[in-house]
Amino acid sequence: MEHFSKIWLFNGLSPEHSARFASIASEETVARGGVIFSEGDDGDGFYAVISGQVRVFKLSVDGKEQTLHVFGPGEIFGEVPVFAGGQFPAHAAALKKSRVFFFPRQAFIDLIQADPSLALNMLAVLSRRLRQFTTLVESLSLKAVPGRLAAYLLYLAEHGEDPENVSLDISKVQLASLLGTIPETLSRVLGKMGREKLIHSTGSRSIKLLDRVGLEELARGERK
Amino acid sequence: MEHFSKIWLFNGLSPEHSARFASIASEETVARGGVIFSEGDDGDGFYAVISGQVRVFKLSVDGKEQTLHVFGPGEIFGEVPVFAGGQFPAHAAALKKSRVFFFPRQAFIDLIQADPSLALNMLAVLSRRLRQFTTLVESLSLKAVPGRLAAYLLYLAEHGEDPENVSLDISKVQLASLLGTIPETLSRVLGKMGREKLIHSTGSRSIKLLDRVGLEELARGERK
DNA sequence: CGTGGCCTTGATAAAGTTCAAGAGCCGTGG
DNA sequence: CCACGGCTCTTGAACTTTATCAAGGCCACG
Repeated sequence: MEHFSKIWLFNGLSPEHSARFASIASEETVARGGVIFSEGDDGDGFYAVISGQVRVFKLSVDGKEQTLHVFGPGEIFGEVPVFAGGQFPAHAAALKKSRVFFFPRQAFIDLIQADPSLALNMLAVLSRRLRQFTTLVESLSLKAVPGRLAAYLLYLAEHGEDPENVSLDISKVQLASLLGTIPETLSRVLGKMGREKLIHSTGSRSIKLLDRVGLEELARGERK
Repeated sequence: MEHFSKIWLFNGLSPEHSARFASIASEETVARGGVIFSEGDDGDGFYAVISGQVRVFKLSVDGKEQTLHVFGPGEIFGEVPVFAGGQFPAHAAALKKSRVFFFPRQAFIDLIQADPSLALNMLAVLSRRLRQFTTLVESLSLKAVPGRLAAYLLYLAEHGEDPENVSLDISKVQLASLLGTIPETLSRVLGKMGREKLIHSTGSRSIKLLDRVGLEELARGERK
């Protein structure tokens, strides 16, 4: 129940509704690498991360993956079929051992009709996700890999604790998949950025930003 | 008012609400090429296309464009800031002379609280759009240009009148921008697909699909 | 009848993927 | 406690796809 209050979606929900709703949720534990759902599965509810990390991604025939999102505690995922019907448009799997809530579709829809603030919360969640997608598309289509990486590092700097020292919360393999490239290319780009004194690697998952201006130019494509 | 009923979002809305709402909308006419909003503009409402075509797109510093959507009559756009706050995440401009409705934010939010079915409609719209974005990202990241084009042609065949003979509703320049490439490349790919007897061009904006199986293989990346 | 947008074709160049190989790291089980 | 296997990360070389630059033809519309 204290996990419940950390789910942003339920902010401002009346206590009765909250309680009613918590009783409907079921909890699941997923091992590292475990599949939560696959693209094409029928979706009769959505999920929320309690602990751990969940990755949502697309898969191509020849095995390449494009990560769409990495979700941490308090975030929800898999909600598209709840409102649009049909199947999940992507795969979801745990990056590490995780616990998730599952919320069945119909109960959720009933509750939305009883509590408009929940509807507005959900609309806000979906809208933010649309915004994230526009930046993902922009990255993939309009930026070269160094620019994507620079933009991502600056994003982490904005949203992390220390704006100088960024800590990656995912592996380089996963980061490559999120940036729409492969580990080899990412490794080369990181190497080059180090040589150009834009960043400095301090540990396997932490990077110091040495030249913010240079990174911003890269992210905007004003610099090769 | 008869235009109003063609907006899918308002399906099933009670007549009173419908009337109240129609009175709030303001109408605008936009010339071909006219800008409706730009990325970064404050969004205090959203739009619906009455007639014409509106393109929503991202712009890079060096002038490249990636189209996110092309909207036709009855579709809404620009709704992200209504629920997520902040600014429009992309640009919107008319592809041809168009008329659009503008719906102010606060009035719409009020109405959602009065009529949950409107909330559910909007959630469905946003969810469908998320689904479209996942396929766009998949195309851009996991498919080569021929695969993207094949997938798009098959999509048109599914959703158009004649499954054998698809009609492009946008120019090749626009199609290139939607597929994340440039007109030159698109032209070459179309030429190659014609030579391989996958398609046959019948007029400047209509294409006959000669080999559906081959196209599907291309779209899946099983064929170069 | 001319001008601008649209479409096509060719030659060249750049960016990123693929394939191959090897080094470092960690947890598990012998 | 050490060794093994697996996974992550790095580096090199060849190749492929696509963008860029340049030019010409076509069509529609003023």
